[in-house]
Amino acid sequence: MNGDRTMRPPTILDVANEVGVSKSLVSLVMRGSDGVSPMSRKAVLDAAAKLGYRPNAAAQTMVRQRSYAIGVMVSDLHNPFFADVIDGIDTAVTEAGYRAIMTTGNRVPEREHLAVATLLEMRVDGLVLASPVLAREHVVAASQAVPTVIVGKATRAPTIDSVTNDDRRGAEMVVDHLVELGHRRIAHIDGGLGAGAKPRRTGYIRAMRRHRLESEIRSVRGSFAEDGGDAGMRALLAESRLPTAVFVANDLAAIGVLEVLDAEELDVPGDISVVGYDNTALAASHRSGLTTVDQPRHDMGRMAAELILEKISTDRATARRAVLLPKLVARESTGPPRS
Amino acid sequence: MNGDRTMRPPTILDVANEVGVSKSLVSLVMRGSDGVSPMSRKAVLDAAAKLGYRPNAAAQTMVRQRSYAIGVMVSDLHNPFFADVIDGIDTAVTEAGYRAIMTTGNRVPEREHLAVATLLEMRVDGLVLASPVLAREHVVAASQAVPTVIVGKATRAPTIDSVTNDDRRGAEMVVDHLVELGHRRIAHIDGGLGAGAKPRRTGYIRAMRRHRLESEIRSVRGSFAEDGGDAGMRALLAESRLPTAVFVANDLAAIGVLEVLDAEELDVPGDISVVGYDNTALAASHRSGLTTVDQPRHDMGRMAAELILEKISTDRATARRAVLLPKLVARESTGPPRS
DNA sequence: TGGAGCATCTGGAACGTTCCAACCACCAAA
DNA sequence: TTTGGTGGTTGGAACGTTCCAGATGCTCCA
Repeated sequence: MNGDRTMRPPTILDVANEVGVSKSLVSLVMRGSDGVSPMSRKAVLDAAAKLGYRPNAAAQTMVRQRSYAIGVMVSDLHNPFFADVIDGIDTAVTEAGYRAIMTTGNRVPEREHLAVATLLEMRVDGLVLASPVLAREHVVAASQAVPTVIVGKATRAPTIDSVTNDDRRGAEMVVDHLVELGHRRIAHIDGGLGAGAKPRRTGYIRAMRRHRLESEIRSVRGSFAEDGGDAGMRALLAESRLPTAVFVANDLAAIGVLEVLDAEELDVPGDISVVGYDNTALAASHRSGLTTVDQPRHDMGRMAAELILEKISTDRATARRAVLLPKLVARESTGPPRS
Repeated sequence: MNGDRTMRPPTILDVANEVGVSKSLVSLVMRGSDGVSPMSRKAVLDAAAKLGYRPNAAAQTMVRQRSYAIGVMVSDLHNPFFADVIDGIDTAVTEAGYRAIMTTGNRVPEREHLAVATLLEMRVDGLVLASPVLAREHVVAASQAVPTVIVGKATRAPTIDSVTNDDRRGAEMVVDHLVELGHRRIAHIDGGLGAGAKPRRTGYIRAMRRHRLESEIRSVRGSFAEDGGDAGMRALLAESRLPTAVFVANDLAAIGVLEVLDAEELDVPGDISVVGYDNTALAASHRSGLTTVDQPRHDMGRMAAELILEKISTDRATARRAVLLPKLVARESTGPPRS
């Protein structure tokens, strides 16, 4: 144990001198090579522990020409969505003998750029971008330096892998669920220009058609925020015929819808069923009990890690797009319509 | 731009050869030294851009004997509390010319240990631990290698700085607020063994005494989870005299309380006022409209960064404890008692 | 005309590892 | 007794920077 911080951390050479062997032997031991006698191994390990030796990753990165680190740039830590994604990445990466290090840009393009640059300068072996808002050119530039995958957001760039959930299928599941309960007048409040809003809307429309309910299709403009749901619901309430069920673009907006219905003294799901998307903690809370669609967040993270690791080891040139299937989570906000 | 990933990233030497100058000059330019002629500067910068040169942080760390990186170990990304804290850290650290890199341990001591080790091996210049659940000895060991600060959790270790909010004062503010509204029968549902539970309880008791309400003190056992609030509220309901207000250990537990009151058809705040702690998104949501106590999360992060940076540059030996003042946020879950 | 002084640039050592070729004992087989 | 392995160990080069002491060439003044 080295209590005095003014002195430099011990190096492999300090350990070697302590034991009276060469630095090479210490290196061999630290890396767990098996061409070492048990005696030397123990002596080296003891000395290393005594001195508080820690390998210097910077030096290792230099000489090995790789860091065994995967960089993760998280655009927004406030979004609980990423917590599970990161957990999936971290788990998979660790299993493969790599380590994950993260930076964040807080949804500010300039800061995200810096966050990615930091990772690149540290010479990470792979890069995961979690829903970047970063300028496209910078993403492409990064992907030229190191294998890169985007998770949670689709991309058109030909060199970049991506992992997303199947928003369209998720939306179809919602409609199927509602139809099964007996609903026909099912409206949609969309997510405006948000990521994933369009495919969710498309899925809604397709499923309605499939169920021969094209005449009941009713889609109004909303957003991914609480007031988007609020505004959308008010628009629907202003119409002559009320829907018996509403599929809202995401959970947060769905909460906005619930509030409006609360204020209007409409019962959920008695008068109207409500469905969100994303299965956030908000939806899971007993108070909301919101039926929603669960993105396989952990698996998405794991998949991102696997794509990166595979790209590192095989040097695959073509991009891969993983699209994972979401899952409907039925709760108390949906039920059969009053007949 | 270097499109082919099979070749190594360009080094300072490649840039030097391209221009026909020495590596030293390139180094000077990259670091923005002013003893360089404008002509050389431009030539070097152009060549660097053309080749897609990025400084190698590992090499820099080696020779400079410092990384200009601050490591942040986040115990739990699921807790939205940390998003703001990290943002504060990131902002302050960036302003000072450092970069923040993060790892996470997902509340698993073993993984947190690894997360800290990763940072230490990367030779970060300072370490921030966000509510670690890590074994104490490992924290102490880390603090011997590098300046360390714990944020969001108190510590007794003499070498370690910490940043917390003043839980006791926060609790007192809650009682003051309720008393001001006219309440006297104010109960408390505590956070069990959770971090910060004890000082919140103490603050409640002290404030009650200060208001000459010692006879009204009523504190029951709960936890920091939804069912803790649930159980605590049921215990209170089982008693003969209902309180007119309840101060719950945190927001999540307070949501549990709201649910029970909902189920019992008791009006909030008409029949009973409810207060939480932490000002999470849950509390802010219109549906809950929960009066709560806001920890200055961003400032806590900033303070943590400042403590670290100061410790790095001054090599201060003694520990510092920063205790920041929280703020009461009054919402719709509190009001005057029915008289 | 000869420096002094200045602006600009340069070569080499150092940082802490890994990896490779080589070395050393020692033993078994010829 | 030599030869050939084999298990264990070693020294030196290399990785991409920074930093330092010095070199170079110019201008300006005595």
